[in-house]
Amino acid sequence: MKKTEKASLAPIDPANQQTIDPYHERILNAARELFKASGLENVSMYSIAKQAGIGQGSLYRRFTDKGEICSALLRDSTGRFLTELEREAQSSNADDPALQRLQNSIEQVVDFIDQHAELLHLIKSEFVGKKQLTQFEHPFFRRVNVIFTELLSQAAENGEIVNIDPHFTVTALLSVLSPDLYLYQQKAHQSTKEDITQGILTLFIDGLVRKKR
Amino acid sequence: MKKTEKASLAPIDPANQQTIDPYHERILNAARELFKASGLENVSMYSIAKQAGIGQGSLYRRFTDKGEICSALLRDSTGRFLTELEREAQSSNADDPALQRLQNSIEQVVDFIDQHAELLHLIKSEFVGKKQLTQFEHPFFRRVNVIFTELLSQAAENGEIVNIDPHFTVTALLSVLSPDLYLYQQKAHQSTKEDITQGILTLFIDGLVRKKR
DNA sequence: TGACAATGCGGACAATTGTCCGTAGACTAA
DNA sequence: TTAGTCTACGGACAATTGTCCGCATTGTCA
Repeated sequence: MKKTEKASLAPIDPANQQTIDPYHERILNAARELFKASGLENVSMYSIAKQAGIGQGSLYRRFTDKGEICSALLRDSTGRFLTELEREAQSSNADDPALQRLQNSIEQVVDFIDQHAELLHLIKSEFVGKKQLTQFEHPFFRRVNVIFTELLSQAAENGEIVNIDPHFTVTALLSVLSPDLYLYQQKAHQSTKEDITQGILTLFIDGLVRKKR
Repeated sequence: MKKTEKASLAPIDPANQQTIDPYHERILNAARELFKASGLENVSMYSIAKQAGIGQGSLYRRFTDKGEICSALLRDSTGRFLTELEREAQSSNADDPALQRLQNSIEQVVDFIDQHAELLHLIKSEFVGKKQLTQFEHPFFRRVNVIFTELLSQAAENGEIVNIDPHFTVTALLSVLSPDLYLYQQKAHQSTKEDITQGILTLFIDGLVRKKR
């Protein structure tokens, strides 16, 4: 068998966390083409392997399901988005009240979901379906969780908000930020991005502000 | 072929909406046995058909997936619960403020989810996975939705709460009442039913009460 | 350079889902 | 009773997922 381009799994370039694996790119390119041609739902793992010109074993060794392929397709923009979100939430505007920064972060996340709702939805479906996990355990939500929890805890310490359990509240917030709900609100109530943002802020910002009766 | 007990699909007893279909019960009994023996996850539709002693076609004609079988297994208790919930929300305690009745209803729903979390979770998974629908479109959530929307709208009319979009808010509330989140809160934060109820009420009752700054 | 170990590719295969259709039995009318 | 129609049963079959293992290729060491 000719194997001039044999993929090697081990070597990792530590500089950018990128595996030097020619198959990796071939798989993602194949997936991109098929997704574009037939839509996310109508593409099977088998056909992706075929399109990439590799065996199924080689495909499954790298991606256990379509969700992971979608994650990889989104990885760059997701990574950039989260890094920027963390930066904004922490360092910059450090003089703003924590609740104000939380509101900004929520708005950013809604923006991101709005842009990638369909892919995120599939990622989530595969993730919870195959891995017996909830969406909250997905790396993306985990990172957002850390950011939100930090901001909400700060807001609580500063007495900006009523007495709550930050962990519960953040999980509830993430639940409301699920792509599921976003797509449903658009479909069922023709809600715009602004409608949805407003609804979330009412519940999780205005609703938590400490007020007197 | 001997067919003394051939199932007939059409005849429906209008009195109790119950199909007179011997296969129906045989399938549910088979499923109950297998579920008990091997756990929800490890039972295939094929094995249920085998256990019931019928062909796969006959099984799929009645239940398109395991979620529907679970729904059927829960149907009686679900039906009773929803009927009671509707009764309480509407007629009785009609003099209570709507927001108070909403709080009661939420507590009831949390109770119900607490009792049936695992089955509900599987029903939901199958429902959203196979049917391209969101959990909000499931009959159970639809009926709860109607109840909650009515109560919230009443509360809004009576000026009990701040200005909100009842449809959005109820969907968000249902999202937070998802079995997913319930199981996750238990697993990740060792939350009790009371913790979770309290968290939800803080967001959706206290947070919406009209107050002045 | 040849022997031997390690890697990982690829496709055969088992398991499962969901569809489809030939056909047995039930029903109806003459 | 018979002929014709209809229902729906059951299992063959196609499609897909995920696993496993024989074997080719690469690397190592003498």
